[in-house]
Amino acid sequence: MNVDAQNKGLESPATLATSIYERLKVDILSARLEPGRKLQLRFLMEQYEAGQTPLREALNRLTTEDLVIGKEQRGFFVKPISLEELGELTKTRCWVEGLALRESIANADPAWEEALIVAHHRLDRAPRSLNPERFESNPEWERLHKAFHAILISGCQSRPLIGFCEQLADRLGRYRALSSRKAFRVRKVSQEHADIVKAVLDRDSEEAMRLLQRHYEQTAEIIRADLETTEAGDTTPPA
Amino acid sequence: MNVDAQNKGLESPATLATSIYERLKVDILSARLEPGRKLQLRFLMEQYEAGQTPLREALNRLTTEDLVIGKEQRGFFVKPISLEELGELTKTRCWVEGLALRESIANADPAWEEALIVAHHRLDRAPRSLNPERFESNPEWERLHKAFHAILISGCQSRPLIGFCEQLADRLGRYRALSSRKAFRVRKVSQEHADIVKAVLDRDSEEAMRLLQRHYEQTAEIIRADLETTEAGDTTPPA
DNA sequence: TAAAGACATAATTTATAAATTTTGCGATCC
DNA sequence: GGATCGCAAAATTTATAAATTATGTCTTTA
Repeated sequence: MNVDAQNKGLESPATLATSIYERLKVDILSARLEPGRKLQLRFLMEQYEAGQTPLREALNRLTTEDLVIGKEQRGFFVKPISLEELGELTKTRCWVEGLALRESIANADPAWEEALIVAHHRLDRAPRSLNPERFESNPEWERLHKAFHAILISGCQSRPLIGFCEQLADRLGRYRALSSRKAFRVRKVSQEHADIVKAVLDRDSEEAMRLLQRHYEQTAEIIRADLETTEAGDTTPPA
Repeated sequence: MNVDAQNKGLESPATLATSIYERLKVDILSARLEPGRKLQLRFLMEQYEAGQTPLREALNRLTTEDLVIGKEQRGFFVKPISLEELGELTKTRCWVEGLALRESIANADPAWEEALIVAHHRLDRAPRSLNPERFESNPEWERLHKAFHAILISGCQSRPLIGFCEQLADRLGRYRALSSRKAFRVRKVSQEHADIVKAVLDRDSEEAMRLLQRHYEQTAEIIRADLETTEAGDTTPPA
């Protein structure tokens, strides 16, 4: 049921609060905890089998990351989604990752290029969907996809910027997880990744940036369409 | 400016944890709590007159912002400073604020221009130092300075980016607070601000970005020199 | 001198208490 | 008759206090 057994097994000097923080984060980003949902301590206590102090600490950390909204004296809520935020996140990601990619290319060395090629290769081999008929999210592909994009910007030599990009990727990942994306087959994501790698190896910063940004914009477009049809796409409470 | 201000507008029933969070943040950014210092609960409890639960929550929030380092099972520490971090923060700020400024100018409307002029005017009138002989930090000037730079990028239409810039400004502010900057007189900061405003009103994005970035780099250069002479400039613990 | 055990210190978690907000019911006023 | 305001009960969040667990150090012993 829960993951505690694995943690206790090996290499985990982590505190309970940290462990819960990570589990909560995963559950929010995967939308298992729906956007807008109220996070009541009692519910969380039995769900995560913990006291309120570690839970409270985890929630406070997530608040700073804008994944949880803490209304004073009124408890915590999963950050709602909105088309507006989707747009802002996408736009911002295009800007800053474009920046970071340009720097990475400027600082490129063989080790980085090789790491990129390996990451791309692994991603290319992994199946996009667990089920070839209808889409079924493949956690392994998601992991490799995230790693691929992380490596692209890993050479920018700015930890603050890398951290910010990670945060944007996480927050956007929630929208991706939410989208049922029936259109997953029509798009050739794999080709887009290959094109980016090619541009990088050609040291063509401008082209690489352009391709990366279009990659993100197209993803957002699909999610947006999906969200607009299936449901409200806006979980902001009326208050 | 930030969300707290809005809350205070219509009477915020702020929780103790939030209040302590803000006080702790101020004390860390102003370097009243020195970089690298160990933050023991017992000390904080009597210093801030609070229980450990709200303190713990405040510390956990600050951890996510990288102002406090939480070593698992070993307590909390004020984030150490280092010349390396100073460099990374400055570089990153130049990049992202350059970006944000370019967008702000692209979206410029009369209201924004007027707000900028007002902010600049106020900053220009405030004395840089409380004491005309030797430097003595003027909180009012610091506040207006922060507001001026915030307005510059306020039109970029990306709340995530604005938030990130704020964080970078905060973290760099600590280095400024730490620097004794005896050289405050030799530099004509006021002129630099005026030049930036002029470029903005001329709609000269490239020039405005260049000036803003040089503004930050020069500031960093002074701080770096100051830190290298006065003390170690690196509070990273040996462990 | 090195290792092992016990003591002391400090952090983490659970449990209890206090304060605040929400909810439901009833009375009064329009 | 319908609606609004106010008071009281319930639920939930926040804060304090107690207990548990872990870590570091010092002493003792081999």
